Amino acid sequence: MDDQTRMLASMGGLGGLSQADVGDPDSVRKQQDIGDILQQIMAITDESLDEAQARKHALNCHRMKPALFSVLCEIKEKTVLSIRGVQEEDPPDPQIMRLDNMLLAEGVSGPEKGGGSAAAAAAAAAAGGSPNDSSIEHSDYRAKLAQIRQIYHSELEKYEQACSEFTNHVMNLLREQSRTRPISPKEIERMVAIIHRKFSSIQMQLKQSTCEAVMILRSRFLDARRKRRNFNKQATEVLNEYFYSHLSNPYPSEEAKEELAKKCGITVSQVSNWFGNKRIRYKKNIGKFQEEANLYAVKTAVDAANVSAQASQANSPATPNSGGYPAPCYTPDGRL
DNA sequence: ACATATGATTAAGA
DNA sequence: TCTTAATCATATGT
Repeated sequence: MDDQTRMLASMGGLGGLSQADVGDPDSVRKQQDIGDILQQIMAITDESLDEAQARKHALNCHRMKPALFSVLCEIKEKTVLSIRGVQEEDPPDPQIMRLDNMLLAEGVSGPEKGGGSAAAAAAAAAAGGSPNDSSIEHSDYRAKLAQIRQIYHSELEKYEQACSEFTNHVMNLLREQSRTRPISPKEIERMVAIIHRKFSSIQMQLKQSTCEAVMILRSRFLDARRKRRNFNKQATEVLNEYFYSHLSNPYPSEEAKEELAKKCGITVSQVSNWFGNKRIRYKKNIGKFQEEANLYAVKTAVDAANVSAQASQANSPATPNSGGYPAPCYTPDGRL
């Protein structure tokens, strides 16, 4: 209402009519006519609701109404545009573009299941490793991702629906109001743009949190520490055998590592990890490993004895060379 | 539930 | 680049 009264006041003698008309007695009549209409419009708020309603209707049907309305729109257009300037165009937000790209890359916002699972399968293949394990892990991963994706889509749909509903509502409201106050199509457009901006900022939050969820999911599944599996018994046995039979220098060469890896069904770097852990842990607490050391010393001794076909003799183990690491204190009867 | 074992990661150093 | 040492996060045993 504020705009309206201000505008009406500023109009003064009605800019809609050209100066040439002023002298014309007919135009004078028109002027009075319009002045009368404006008076009625300005007074409308002072009337009771019913009266105002009736008055509005009457004014709406007035023959001058369309002309007056378009003039008012024109004036309002000018004032509003001059007040707000021209800061219409908003650049595509780099932030939201980043989020969009990431969601697309993760297969959250992209095409349906087909593409996503294919990408996941490709990722699984690229990651390598034992097929049993990783396929299980990845199906789990895929399931969680699908969950995120589903939530994302349903939320997005909700937002979009709410946005269009709200936009419709506002547009209807404006259209309704445009019957009694000057509202130009441009204004409606601008309003719609504003609403869309607001809603897209909400959407951005959704995208942001979805991205976070995906990141967390990724870190959960990609961090190998989280899906730690112990090596099987036979593998640890092989590793321990090597370790304790090379106690003085438990640093397998690249080739040795490769062979151990093959024997144990693990990767070379896993062998390296194992030896790294084993060395440091053995060194840190030799006492704790004494029993194990003896056990493997016996084992290798027995093996050696078997291989050399000297089974008849009592075990006389070839105590492993003791260098940097103290040798286990082995007792012939196998006790500690 | 808790402690211990264990595979993986990381920073720092040689 | 490989190792050590510390640390993380899970697995396993009690």
